[in-house]
Amino acid sequence: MPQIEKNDAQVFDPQRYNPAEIEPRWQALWDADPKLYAAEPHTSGKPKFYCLEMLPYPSGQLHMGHVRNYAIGDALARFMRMRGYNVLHPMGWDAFGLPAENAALKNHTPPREWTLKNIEQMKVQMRRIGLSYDWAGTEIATCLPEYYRWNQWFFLKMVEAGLAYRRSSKVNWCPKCATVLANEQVVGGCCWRHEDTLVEQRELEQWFLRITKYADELLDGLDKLPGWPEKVRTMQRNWIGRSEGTHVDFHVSAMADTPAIKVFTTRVDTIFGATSIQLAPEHPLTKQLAAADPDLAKAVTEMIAEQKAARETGDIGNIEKHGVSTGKNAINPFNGETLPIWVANYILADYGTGAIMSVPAHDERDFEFAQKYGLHIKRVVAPVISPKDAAGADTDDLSLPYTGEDDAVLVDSGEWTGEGALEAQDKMARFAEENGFGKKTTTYRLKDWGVSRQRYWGTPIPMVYCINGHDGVKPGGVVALPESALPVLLPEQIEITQEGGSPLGKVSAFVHTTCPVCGGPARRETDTMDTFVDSSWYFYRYTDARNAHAPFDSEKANYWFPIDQYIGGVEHAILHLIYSRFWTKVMRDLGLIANSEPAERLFTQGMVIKDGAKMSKSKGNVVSPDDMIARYGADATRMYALFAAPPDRDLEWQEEGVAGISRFLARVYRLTIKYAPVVRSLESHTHGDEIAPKQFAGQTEDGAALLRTLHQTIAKITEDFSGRWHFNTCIAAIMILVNEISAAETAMDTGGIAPATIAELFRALTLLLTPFAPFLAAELWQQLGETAAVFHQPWPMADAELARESEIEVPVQVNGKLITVIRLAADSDEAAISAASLADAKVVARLVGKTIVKHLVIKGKLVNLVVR
RNA sequence: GCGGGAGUGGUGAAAUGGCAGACACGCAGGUCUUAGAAGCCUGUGCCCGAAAGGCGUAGGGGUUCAAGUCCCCUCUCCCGCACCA
Repeated sequence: MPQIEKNDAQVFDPQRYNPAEIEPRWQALWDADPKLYAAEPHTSGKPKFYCLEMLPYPSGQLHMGHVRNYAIGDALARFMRMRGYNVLHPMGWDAFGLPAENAALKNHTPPREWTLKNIEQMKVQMRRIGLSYDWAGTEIATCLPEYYRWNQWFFLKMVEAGLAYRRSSKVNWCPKCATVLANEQVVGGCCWRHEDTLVEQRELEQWFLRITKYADELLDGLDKLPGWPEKVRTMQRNWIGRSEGTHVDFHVSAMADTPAIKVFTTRVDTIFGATSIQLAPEHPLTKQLAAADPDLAKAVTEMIAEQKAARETGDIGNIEKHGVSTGKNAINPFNGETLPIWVANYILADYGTGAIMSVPAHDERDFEFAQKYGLHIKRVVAPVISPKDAAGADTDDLSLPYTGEDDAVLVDSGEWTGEGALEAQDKMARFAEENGFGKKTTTYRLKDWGVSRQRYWGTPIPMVYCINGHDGVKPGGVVALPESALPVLLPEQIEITQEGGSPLGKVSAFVHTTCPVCGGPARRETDTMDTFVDSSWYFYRYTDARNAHAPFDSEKANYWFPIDQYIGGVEHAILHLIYSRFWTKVMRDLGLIANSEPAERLFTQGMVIKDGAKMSKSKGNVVSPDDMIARYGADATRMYALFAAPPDRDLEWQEEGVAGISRFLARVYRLTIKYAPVVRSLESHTHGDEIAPKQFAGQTEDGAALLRTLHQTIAKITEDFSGRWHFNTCIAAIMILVNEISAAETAMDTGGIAPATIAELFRALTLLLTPFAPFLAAELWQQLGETAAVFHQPWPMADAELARESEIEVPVQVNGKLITVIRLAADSDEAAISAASLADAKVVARLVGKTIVKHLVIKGKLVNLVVR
């Protein structure tokens, strides 16, 4: 017991760093000043910097991934402010979504109440971390009508522009979410939210956004985004999946009423090698033929069942290829050959046309299939082998399947024989087009974005169905609401049940309305919008978050956009990040903004790992930010998140490391408090650029050395912020500086360091810490006798003169092997370095009996003597 | 299979082609203390040794005066895509 009291006494030792006391004290001051981190108006004329982190879903609990993401963004925002930029650093809440409904089911809490409570909780956590957001000016919650009414407004604009439409189609259905998912939200055949829940296919009437209209621009624009990680750009390229090829029609023999089979191929030049037609099991012709052929019907049913089963076990793609002949034939329009029609399990119904021409000689899959069934394999393309390298030609090129097209020529292809493969692709496509049985085509993997969700907690879609119909609208036809009818409010009193169907459909007061055109009875659309709609444009709202008349003011958006730096997780590479690029292009075409891309630079930070695995509840390796803050303080927690690894790499969370940072901050605190009286006693309270005494006059050796390290540190950190972002080495550099100051304590105590130098050291050190440890920096800045907020101080300037070394160390190698390191005056020329290296005793010993072949003096690096 | 990233001490990690392992964690010894904790000091890649030395960046080859870094081949791990015609 007595020991505990003794420990308590230490906690309240004023000499001792105590974040639990310092941090809440400053936080209370900051919270009381809503303008503290507000950006200046767009008319300020200052250079702007829009620093954005991805907005969180308000789960109610901040996790370490958030802390890391926001620590990176906050360090940058604070640095840019100190560099004199007008910084917009906003935050908000991605507040619609299924978890609120699940919580309602479980706890009988209304989704709105649950969500708003979570927001409050998380905001408390975020404020506790000291993140410099302009809450008062920018905070948004997407579940509030002030926000989602603009989702509805955009939806109406898109309907008007033909970019939103309703159609029936096969859609992805997650049985756990009990709603439809967009293609982007299906991961490996499963739901992105429920990774072990298989997505089913259902035929439903749904609203779609015509993102495919922008497919080319979305793809080509990636080349103009050098500030985005190559990985993200590649993922988007693959997702869009543009493929240029040709449609060719194959007529079915002896079935005059059946439409021709349309085939998509990127290799029309190989068409003389086609030896069969392969249909997907779901192809319309397959269905037609199966209807009259029980054996075929059975085979097709089995194929579909097999695919479903394979998707469940996860090895779709490894299924063995197999197929069944339909007994029907098609005609190759290029040469009149008769080709058997098959149905095969490796033909995808939803890519291209769901039918292919099979060219076994020049396609690996077709080859495998043809071998299995003994189908004819006919070579029609051969590599060009110049006589010169004929001897060395790779025999692989002569074997089949041969899929090359560069330096390849057509053989056995009628009038095209001898053409280069690439030229033939062009000419043969044109030939097909001229003769009316084909057309050059581009296909995309990207499909239109299905945005209807059969859920309650989302934005109501502002459309109604006119029950009786009127001029131009048939009974039950869809009618857009006028803008004046917005917002369509989400009803609040609603019972959430687990029954299927859109929950809004059960709220009769919501459903029953009148048609805005004819005034007759109408039924509201009861689906809500995908929550990715909310996050597709939220960052524009931040620039004018309180605007009640428009989503935002164009002038303000045009000042702030594009986002200078966007920071978030890579998991949104083909969800949020492709939707928001699409939305930006739509808004541009609506005349709302001038930019075509939302963000100039994108940074994707690494994951937070614990014991070698991603932190997750299911693995039980979650470290709570609240615990860390309670034990070590917010400064130590966020600083560790930046110190433990460079921001783009995965970060292993080790609590000992946080303790280490905490000890480091305690050392900084103790030293600064100790010398604060010296600093305060000086007349000139300096502000940023006045800091450096610009000369060494009267400076001691020790003092000069400290200033040298200081200015090298300033230079390093300043440079890193604008380039590499290796905050781990920035913090290491600050540690080196502090270690040196600490080692000079005796000198400082005995007058060996000028008071002005001491003042410069501690002021600059405090400023350097500000982006990483804002609470401690604020405290120390005050202790140093300053009254202005440390965040508004100019960032210290590195003085190259002060940073320059007076002496240099030159490693000397003999035959590339390090022998010794010699010290020389910094201004030594090559001759002096050379002479000194040869004079060194260790080097001389190595040279005995040898001849110097080469004497390399690399200025500023080393000396290497090559001897024999 | 294809695309991207990575592989360096006991651990997290540093190194514009130029002294490998900065900085930190951990560990060991010391100091202070009645004792412990905290703090402070010293040491800490591996091997042998008293020392001098030798070996070291997944493995193998190459370019270079000089390679963790550039080139070629192989292996392992992580992430993404995956029958896309």
